[in-house]
Amino acid sequence: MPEAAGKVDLKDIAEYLSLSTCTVSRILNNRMGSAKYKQETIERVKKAAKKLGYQPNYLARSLSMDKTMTVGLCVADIASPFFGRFAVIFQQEAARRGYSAFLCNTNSDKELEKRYLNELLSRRVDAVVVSSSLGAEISGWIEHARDMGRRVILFDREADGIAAPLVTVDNRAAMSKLARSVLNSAETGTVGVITGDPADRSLAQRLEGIRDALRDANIDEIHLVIAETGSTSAAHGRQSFRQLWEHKPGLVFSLACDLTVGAVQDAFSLRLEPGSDFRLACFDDFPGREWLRCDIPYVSQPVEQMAEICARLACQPEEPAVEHIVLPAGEGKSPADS
Amino acid sequence: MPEAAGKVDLKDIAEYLSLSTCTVSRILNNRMGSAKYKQETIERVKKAAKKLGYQPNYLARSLSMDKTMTVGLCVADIASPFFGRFAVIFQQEAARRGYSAFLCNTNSDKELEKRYLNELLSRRVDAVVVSSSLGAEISGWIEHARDMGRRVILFDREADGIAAPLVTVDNRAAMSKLARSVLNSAETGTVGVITGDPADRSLAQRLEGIRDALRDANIDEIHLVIAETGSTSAAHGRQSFRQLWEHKPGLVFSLACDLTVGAVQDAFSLRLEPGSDFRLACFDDFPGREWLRCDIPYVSQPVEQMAEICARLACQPEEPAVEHIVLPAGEGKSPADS
DNA sequence: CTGTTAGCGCATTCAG
DNA sequence: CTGAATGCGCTAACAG
Repeated sequence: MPEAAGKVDLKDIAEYLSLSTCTVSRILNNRMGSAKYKQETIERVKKAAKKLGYQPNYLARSLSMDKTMTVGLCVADIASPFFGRFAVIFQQEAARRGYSAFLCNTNSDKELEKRYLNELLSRRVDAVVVSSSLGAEISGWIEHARDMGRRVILFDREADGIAAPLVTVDNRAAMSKLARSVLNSAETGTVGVITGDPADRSLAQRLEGIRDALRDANIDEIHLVIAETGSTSAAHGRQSFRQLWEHKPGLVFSLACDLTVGAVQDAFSLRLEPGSDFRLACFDDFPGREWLRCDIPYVSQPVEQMAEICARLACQPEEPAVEHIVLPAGEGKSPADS
Repeated sequence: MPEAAGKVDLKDIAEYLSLSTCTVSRILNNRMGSAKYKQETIERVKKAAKKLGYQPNYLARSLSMDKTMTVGLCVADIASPFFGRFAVIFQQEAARRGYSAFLCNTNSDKELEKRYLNELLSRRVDAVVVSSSLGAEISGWIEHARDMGRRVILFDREADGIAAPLVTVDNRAAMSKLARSVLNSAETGTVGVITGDPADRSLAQRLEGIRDALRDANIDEIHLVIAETGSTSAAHGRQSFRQLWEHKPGLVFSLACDLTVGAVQDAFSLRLEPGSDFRLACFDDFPGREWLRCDIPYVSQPVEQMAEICARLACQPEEPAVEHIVLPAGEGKSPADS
């Protein structure tokens, strides 16, 4: 039990033992060159620290070491399934390495993202892991961050010409594969696609994947209807579906989780049901998929793996190599594999 | 654009202008006593700061002010819908007030939670907001935190005899109301309840609410079957439903979101469907509820409001009053109100 | 094996 | 109206 809780610092415990703060610091951090300090001193110090209820002040430590053992996690919306699961694993893996994580929700707002990014630098995080909506615009900031000796890791959203490691899934290949298998299974009529901001390279890649499949199936793109505006929100998914439905598509691709949710919601409100009234295939799993009346084929992302990799890159001392790490996505269809 | 990016501190800009760091500091923080400094100096300083790309070092500032403008958010699982939405609003509201938030996922593990809590103190967060699984056990730590001058706000999970503000919904009343309306609507046969750790006071309150309703409906508790073990995970929900189904309940109450998801999953895998094979009512909304074939009555929590209140209490300078803030929960039934 | 000294970058008394 | 000096708590050269 702490005695003078909350107000004990290194000096206190040093004076208490008639030692120097230096000694205490080194012992408490196991940072003594090589087999120095007698065992007895070590014991005494540790005991005293516990007894006095010493809690190191990470601020002071960070200031003097220029190392905070913190990372910033910047995502569009932590409440979305993908980022939620990502965050859990990421935070866990970071913690395993002694790191704490700041959370920022950008809501895909560019200005807000910039503010958060700089805020994180001011807080001297050692690294920031970001699913950025800035695209190539982020280059300048990355350089800045590197000048400050901070690591930057991008994930989820693709971007070109970026001087930072980038962790994504193989959006195009995965979507193409999914589309191919779906297109093969029957004649389809009009094909609808629900996507978000066309400037989002990840979404663009997914769309390309679909185009690849259409080409291979010798389907004219004239049968392709694309609803692409704004964000990847459920609201936009609803709106897009509504818009798409005017073309009575036999097959609908949704390119992001929230879009899918919105699309299904709107379909239901039109008394339509995926599987019977139209076929649905989508990128990423979505909540409640398991209890739709039919199986919805989807591209399943290796979220946990992404999060682990990002945590590793962010929490290792060395500057991570600038490379695009492309993870293979899986295919999901049958319910309840969670 | 930053010139010597990342390496400019107060002293740099002070020397650059032949001023003292003190002057610069005061101007940049708008902390000049009362109408001091000529307008010109002020302009010069601000201009120079921008030009040199000055980024304040929050660590140093925090160290000297004993105020970090950070808060810790400690929840069981950020990937759950409730905490996810909570976190979004909380982080947003905190940011509005200049605060950054550390995220910790305890996974309802008591030891882990304790570790995180202390870690947060070491990082000198100004406040921590926690949905604690420690129950009354947390008292000691709260005292410790207060000794260190840190604010503590509890939410979501009830606990007695706690010297900190507590923000919850009226678990018992809400659940009782829901149960009453459901029990009235037909004769029910066996009533099943899926809950988690019996030591969780919030869950206990919800269960009490059901008991209240049974009593009012003159239903003997002999018809009540309770599945209560372990956590509130989907896995446990599945297992509990399986177990419950042996009693062929006509009505099932699920007391937490993830439990509900698990229960529905298991029902489906048994080729049972809520609405036709048994009635389901639950605490909290759950993902995909909208496309079940029947409406599921549920208690809807005022998440956003909770988050706002917590953010306000955490980010205000004054020590928040020790009080139990009980928010009324709503009732949901019809789909798509998001 | 242990202690002295000097910062880390900023805010803040006090003097001018 | 402005600056010099001090300290926040800790780490890390450099001595002994």
